[in-house]
Amino acid sequence: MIADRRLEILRAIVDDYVATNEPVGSKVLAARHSLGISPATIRNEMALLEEEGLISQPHTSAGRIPTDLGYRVFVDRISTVKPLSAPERRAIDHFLEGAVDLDDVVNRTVRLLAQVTKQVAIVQYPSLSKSAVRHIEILPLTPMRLMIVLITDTGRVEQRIVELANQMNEANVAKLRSQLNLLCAGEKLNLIPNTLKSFTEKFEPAERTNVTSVVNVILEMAIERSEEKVIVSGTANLARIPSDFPSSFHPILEALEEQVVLLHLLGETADGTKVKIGHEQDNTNLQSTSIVTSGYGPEGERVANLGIIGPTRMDYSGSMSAVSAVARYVSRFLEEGF
Amino acid sequence: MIADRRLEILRAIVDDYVATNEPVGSKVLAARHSLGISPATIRNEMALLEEEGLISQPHTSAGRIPTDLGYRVFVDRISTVKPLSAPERRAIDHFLEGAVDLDDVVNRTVRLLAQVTKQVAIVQYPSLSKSAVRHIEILPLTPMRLMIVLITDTGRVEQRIVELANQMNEANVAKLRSQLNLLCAGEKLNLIPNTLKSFTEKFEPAERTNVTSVVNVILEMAIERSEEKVIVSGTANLARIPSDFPSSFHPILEALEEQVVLLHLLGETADGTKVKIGHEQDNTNLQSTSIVTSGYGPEGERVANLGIIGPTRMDYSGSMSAVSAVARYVSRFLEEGF
DNA sequence: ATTTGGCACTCGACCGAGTTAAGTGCCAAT
DNA sequence: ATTGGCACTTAACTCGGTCGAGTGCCAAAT
Repeated sequence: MIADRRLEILRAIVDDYVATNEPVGSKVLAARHSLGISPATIRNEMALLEEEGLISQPHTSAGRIPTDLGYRVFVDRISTVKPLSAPERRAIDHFLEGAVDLDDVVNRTVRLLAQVTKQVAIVQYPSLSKSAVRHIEILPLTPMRLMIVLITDTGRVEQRIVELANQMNEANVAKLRSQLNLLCAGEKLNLIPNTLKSFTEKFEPAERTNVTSVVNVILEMAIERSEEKVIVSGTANLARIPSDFPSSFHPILEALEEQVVLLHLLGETADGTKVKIGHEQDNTNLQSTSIVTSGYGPEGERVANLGIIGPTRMDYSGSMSAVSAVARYVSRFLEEGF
Repeated sequence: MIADRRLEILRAIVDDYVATNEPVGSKVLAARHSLGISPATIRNEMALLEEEGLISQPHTSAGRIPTDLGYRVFVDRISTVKPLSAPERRAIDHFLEGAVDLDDVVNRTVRLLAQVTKQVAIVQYPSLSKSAVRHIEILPLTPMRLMIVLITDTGRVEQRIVELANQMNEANVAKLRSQLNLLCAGEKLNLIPNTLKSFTEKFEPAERTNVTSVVNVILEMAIERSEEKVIVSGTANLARIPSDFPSSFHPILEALEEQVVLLHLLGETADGTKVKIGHEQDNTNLQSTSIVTSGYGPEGERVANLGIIGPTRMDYSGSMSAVSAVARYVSRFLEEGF
């Protein structure tokens, strides 16, 4: 079938362009990739590919480069899973050995991902709203001051200090603690507001002010602050090949510093590895980049995303393999607990 | 006195060069700054400044630019404290309002600093080893698993999970908790190993295995992990003016991702605002940059550093004012508690 | 009906010469 | 000591010309 050969040529163009960062012409294409076909024929096919909008020429007398759409077709229909190299494999298999807490896990992950893919890596902390309460701890610091610690089943720990209106003794603190835990333990965080709706009503008016303060803080931690957290590593990789971003990459660095932008980039948490290419993504600062993401977390209910971002001219096969391998490994690790 | 006039010229050169990013010649110098002096005289003085190594010319027919040494003299002898602008003042006076925990404080600080100075900001977390234990909490997660939470007087919270060899009931946990707190509360972290040296000996052999595990984890948190933590913001500012770093800034971005490098940059924690200019600092990747730092924390015992890093060609007066104002404000805030 | 070699054409990249303008250093005059 | 004048240096810019990679198209070959 004819389309097959055309796709084969597209693949060759993408491969070559990714490797050399230079527009690729019909002659070198015929030379480097042994398709049994002459430059002239390739030229004809290229004209068609260009009509379809998959490739374009920077100027009349230059070779072709893939368009965003071209990469899209490449990713969807052509690219094969590139097996990871042995050292990569090995790195991924061991990078979490001896991790001590969630911070540690996330940090190691983002660094590994940046190192393996040679791109900028982004990892989202397991989203608060999808995880469940493991334990709520209340520590009296002074008689008028409590520290509230919220521990989730994904290992995330949040703490907050609350000032009381009236003194509160140890016994009352203990009572409050056990009651709160009875109600909340195992509960998903986004359901907590509901769970605690009428909690304060059970208390004597005398105690109620204090209890309300505490509950409010817990609600804050559960909802308001379910603002997700994201960390980034490997920004230096952006500048590795200056020609990747001919127009200064100030805007890109800027975008990478905005949590909101990053969260939007990572998108909805879901299974599988996804790719967003150039203009498919609406942040104007990032339209010269592509993003490869994957959800991670326990099987069936992914709690967060991770991924990489690089120039549209990137090694999609390699990046996708790496991202999905790392996601798989982290998921397994989180499931087993520390 | 003659030296005075020469310094005045140096100041003019620095000011102009910082503003325009172009080598400055005798003519424009005479025109822009109204020193009552002719270009020819300026040329003579410039020849002397060059002999002293304070300025240099990129090539024979170009104007002069300050050398690292020139900036040094400028900072030490010439620059005056530049008062902050009203909006800057206002931003600094309010940026910590409503901060909820240490993370929040540090994050807001680093962002503010980056925004005010238009440079890359670096903030070190209050160093663990210099802070003291406020409370140690032990939570049983399961009968065989405890979570240890260490809270310091700087508001930092570290948690770690420990697996036990034998079961441990609530009562024993409570006993262990109160004994540990009795010993450790108020103790500086670096003294903890000493404090706990013979702690385990008081326990029955039956309990000792578990207690030892717990103590080991606490020691780990106190020492081994007194690895300092640093966060960075505003890297995008590096790329704001591309010509600031003519040779790619890949190496700079790389250096900024290394915690070790950053810690080394910030240097010893001490009072006052310090400046390191270009080659005065030994990391070869960063010799085209200058660093302005200041200690912060309670009066008399600074617990950490913060600062900014930018091109040697930076507004030293402004940066120094901003850095020290922010340091002062954060110190006050930490002292008052949240 | 494809494929291919040949060929005229396009256009950026590269090169070298010439010009310009900014800036210097030095010297003689003030 | 300061200054104006002047010859000199040199990067930056401009230009015309050449080169080469690459294309599109057409006529011949399979």
